[in-house]
Amino acid sequence: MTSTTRPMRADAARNRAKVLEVAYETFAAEGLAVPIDEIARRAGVGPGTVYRHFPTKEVLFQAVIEDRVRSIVERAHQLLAADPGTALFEFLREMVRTAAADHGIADALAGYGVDLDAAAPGAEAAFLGVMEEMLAAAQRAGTVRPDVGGPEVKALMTVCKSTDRYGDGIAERVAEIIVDGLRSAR
Amino acid sequence: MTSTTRPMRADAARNRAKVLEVAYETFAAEGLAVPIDEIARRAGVGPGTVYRHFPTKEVLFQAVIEDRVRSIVERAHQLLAADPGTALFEFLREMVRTAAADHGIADALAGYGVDLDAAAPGAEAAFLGVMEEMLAAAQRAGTVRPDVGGPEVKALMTVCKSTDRYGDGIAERVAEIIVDGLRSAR
Amino acid sequence: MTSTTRPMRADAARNRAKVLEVAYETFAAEGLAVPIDEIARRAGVGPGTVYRHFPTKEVLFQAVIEDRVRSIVERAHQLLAADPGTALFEFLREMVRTAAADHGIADALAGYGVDLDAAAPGAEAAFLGVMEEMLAAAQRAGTVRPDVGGPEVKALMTVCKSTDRYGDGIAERVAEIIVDGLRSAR
Amino acid sequence: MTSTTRPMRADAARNRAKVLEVAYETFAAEGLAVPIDEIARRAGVGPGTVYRHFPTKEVLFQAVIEDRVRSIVERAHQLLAADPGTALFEFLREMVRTAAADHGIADALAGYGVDLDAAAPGAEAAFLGVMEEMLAAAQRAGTVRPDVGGPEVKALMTVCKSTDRYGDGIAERVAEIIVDGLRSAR
DNA sequence: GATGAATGAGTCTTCATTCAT
DNA sequence: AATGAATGAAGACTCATTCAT
Repeated sequence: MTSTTRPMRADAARNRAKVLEVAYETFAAEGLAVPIDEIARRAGVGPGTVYRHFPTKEVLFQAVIEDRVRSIVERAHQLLAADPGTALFEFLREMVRTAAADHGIADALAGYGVDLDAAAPGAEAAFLGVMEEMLAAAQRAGTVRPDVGGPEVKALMTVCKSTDRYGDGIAERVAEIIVDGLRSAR
Repeated sequence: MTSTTRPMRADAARNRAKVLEVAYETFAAEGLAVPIDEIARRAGVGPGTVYRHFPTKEVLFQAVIEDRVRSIVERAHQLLAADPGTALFEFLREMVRTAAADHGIADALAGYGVDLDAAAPGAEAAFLGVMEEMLAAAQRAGTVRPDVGGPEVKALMTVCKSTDRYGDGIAERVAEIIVDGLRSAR
Repeated sequence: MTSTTRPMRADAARNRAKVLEVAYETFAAEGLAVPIDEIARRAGVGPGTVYRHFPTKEVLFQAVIEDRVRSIVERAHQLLAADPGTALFEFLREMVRTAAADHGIADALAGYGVDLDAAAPGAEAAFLGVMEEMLAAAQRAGTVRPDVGGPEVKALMTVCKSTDRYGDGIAERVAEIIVDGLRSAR
Repeated sequence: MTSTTRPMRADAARNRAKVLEVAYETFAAEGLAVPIDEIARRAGVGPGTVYRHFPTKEVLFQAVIEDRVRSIVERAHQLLAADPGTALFEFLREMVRTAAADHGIADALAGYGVDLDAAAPGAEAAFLGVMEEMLAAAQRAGTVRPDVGGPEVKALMTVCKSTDRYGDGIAERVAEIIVDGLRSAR
């Protein structure tokens, strides 16, 4: 899979990356209703260029999600490797801390008119995958009560995504409440 | 012009109520992107009629929120009157259970492109108001740890909006995790 | 079928008719590439109005064809009623004479990117229908040789559509050549 | 700039020929609306290469027509040399038989949005030229009635473009009807 | 010379809102 | 008051053409 298609020209790759980045920030900050033309403008390219790389607004959106989920999953693997027993807690805390930038995406994920499975099939599975790995590891380590499953944790994740709107320090405290709720009975 | 609030004609009142109801269901089920024409159609009126009662889509949306928040706040007051110590927990459980139907609204509350303060100023204040009453009551009763505040609880509320997607029983377990996290150390 | 749907409002009917007429003239004169906005402008309405009556450019085009074919078929029936033996010849002559206005349509019909069966299913069948009636009548009357069929005549029809570009009188002579070719051996 | 017509590099000439051929087939099969990018793709070159040889879509189209008309005219000259009395009839028959492949072109010749005189001035004159030579020869030989002129024959030519749609054998019979119409009274 | 990425004007279509009936 | 037709400003997307590589 390394090279069935020749590597993209340098300028094209730069543009593609720039568009993806701008789209991420823009969707995150202003929601999915932002016109493609606006994203193009902010990326410093013509609308046609956006369409060359992402033939549909939907596709652009999927690419943004995939990109984002990929990096989240990567981080989860690092945490897991570092300390299986606390990875899940730490992950939850980090999600809370970095949630701000992901808002538009999270809402979109939760929202209507966007089918995540359709938008990024691999992405959701991968995300659920690590999450369950982290959960299982924590339960083996005895740090998380045994009666919770992946779906519960996933649902709790979404809380993290909403905390930054409430002022400094709230996010951390919310994370601790959830972590406490998950903790094995003392 | 003689009276600012001449009582609305009976059929007009009925239309207003019908539109509000349909708008609630529709926004909840399909999000804010649904055209006004579609809401009019489902309500069995012409688009002009929608605009007579709600001069703007934005205004219609605010009305939907206010209506919804009002009934949530009412319910909270009932729970508070019945048992101050458990009202918050019970309220959280109910929110989780009924979240499914409120998705559109919940997203909107959490969402971008909609400024809730602007959309329904009184509504948000009233909501935060009861929530803090419930929290204070619970803390007085010793059922909730003293180091959480209204904002944390509000943030936790938003989790409700995502739980219905994960299958039967998940919602309840999520509610219990949160409740456990909030509970005073035993 | 007279009134499952209530009769269209007078102004709406007028607009619909005006758009159809303008679309006919415009497609005929300038081809299918003309923007809808242009047709709207010439009809003195907004583009939205065109789309209210014809939800797609394709649909507008179909409507134009159907309308045109309907009147052609009507005329054929009149000729047939008046004199079965000469109806076909007369019809051919009239087609030649009025061809100018139909050019764009004829080309479109003959052209690519337009599937007549799809565009106006009933229309083509109706047209072929009368044409074969006229042909059969003429053959019964002995004015047309017996070894030609509907398809040949239909093909010949298209010649008629192309004659107006060659100057005065040409059209008539072309019609006569075809009529002579069709005539029973003398 | 030293020479206005330096001989084209071999690969360039090959590209030019390939593009012209593909453009001919594509326009013929799918009409003028096909994007240049598509033609480039089918010809196995980049769009830039198409533009190097044909600075405009219009120019490419003209080149296609000219190329096509040139070969038609050549064929007519052969027929004329072989038998002046029957050349026109034979030519008509061949046009009918080969019309299928020429549709896009025929439409274009007949069509709107394309001014053939402008598109390929020499081409049309040359075509009319041989046609009138064939006609005159036939009339001198007494095989064609004397009251027809070039324009009538040209108009009749256009029938060719429509015959292939009607099934096997129709084209031949249509050609015979026209030939009979043109024939001197026996 | 060839390539294919970028451009951006132009097209179809939707939908919030206004207004004649 | 209600209706639903009309409006027109956007927005998604296409494609002829130019230009950097």
